[in-house]
Amino acid sequence: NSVIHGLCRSYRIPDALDLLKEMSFRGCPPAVVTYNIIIDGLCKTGAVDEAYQFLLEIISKDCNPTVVSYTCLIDGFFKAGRVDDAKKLFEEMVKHGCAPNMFTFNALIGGLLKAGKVEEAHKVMEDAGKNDGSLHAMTYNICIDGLCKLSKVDEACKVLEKMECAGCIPTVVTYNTLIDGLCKAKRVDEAKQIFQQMSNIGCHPDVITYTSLIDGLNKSSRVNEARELVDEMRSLGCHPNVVTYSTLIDGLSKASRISEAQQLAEEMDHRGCLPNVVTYSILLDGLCKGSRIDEAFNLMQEMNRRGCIPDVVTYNTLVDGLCKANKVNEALQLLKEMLEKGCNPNAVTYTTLIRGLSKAGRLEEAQQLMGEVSRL
RNA sequence: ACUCAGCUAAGCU
Repeated sequence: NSVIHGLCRSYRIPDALDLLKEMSFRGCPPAVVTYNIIIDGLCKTGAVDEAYQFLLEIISKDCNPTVVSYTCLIDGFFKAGRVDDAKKLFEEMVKHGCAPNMFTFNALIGGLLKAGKVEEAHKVMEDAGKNDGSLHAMTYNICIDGLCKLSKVDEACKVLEKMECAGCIPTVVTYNTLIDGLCKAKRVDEAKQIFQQMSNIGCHPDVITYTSLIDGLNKSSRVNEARELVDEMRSLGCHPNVVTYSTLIDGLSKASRISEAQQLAEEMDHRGCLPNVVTYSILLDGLCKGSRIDEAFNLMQEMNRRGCIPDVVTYNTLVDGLCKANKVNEALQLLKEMLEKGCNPNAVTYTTLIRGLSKAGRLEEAQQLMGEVSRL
């Protein structure tokens, strides 16, 4: 089980499945827990239907799926956007006499909110409360995050109040979630108030708190304040990580402060915090948008030299840069390269290319590409 | 008995 678990965690599902088969051959039949590990691994890689087959396999062996089996699958269906399948499975589990637990309720609340079903999510909150007496901070956090991501920040704030009234102590995640929600709603000053509030009551802001605020300040065109915040966090012994640096680099870059962004990238490197694919993509985007395509390609080479693999966003960034520089042919060439390297283009790739072709007056090719996309 | 599942931050059109 441990090995299968490890394989699943490194997304090596095929290897995990091989090992599962080997177990039976070697006279050590998998237990329900083994199947649960596999089900979870499959769900996390988006293979919900395959995961569901294993639920059926458990049943066909006259074993009983546990609450873990069902909850992983419910979560998987929600994450795949299959709300009805998730709900159906929940009903099925109850019908089979398997009682939901807090994990199950959390999956339901998060999933329903992600699907925009606020009322239903609130009902599940109530049910969960009745079921276990009191709710975990994590359950409230999931609810707050879901509401924030639906741009219902005020409702999210009300949930925080409810949580406090119910005697549940908010955690650093609770505050971080709300701060991020407020920042994304361009309400940075209110986010800063929460930041003060949490500090005052002894809940220490962490690197995520700071990073959320930095991003909020960036996106409200307050990059200087964002920079200061990095100094502040350092002085308080909270170390910026690759996400923090990348966030600030993005802010600088989008404010056309490319050289400062580049300096910061070097600084993080010197401090032993390695730039990742996101950091590079941000820098590339800055160069492209500043019409410095050649420098962008040099950086791309450096990125490769340092063993950082470009992903679909990296390619899209360059494709866009090339299109805007009237180099649509080279952009198309990059599309080929992506396909060759096994990096799947997405909707942004095609949108960018189709727009680029159209703007260049190459309408036939644009239409042809549209045709290819709709056949995908 | 042991082994499995749940919350927050950055990039492209």
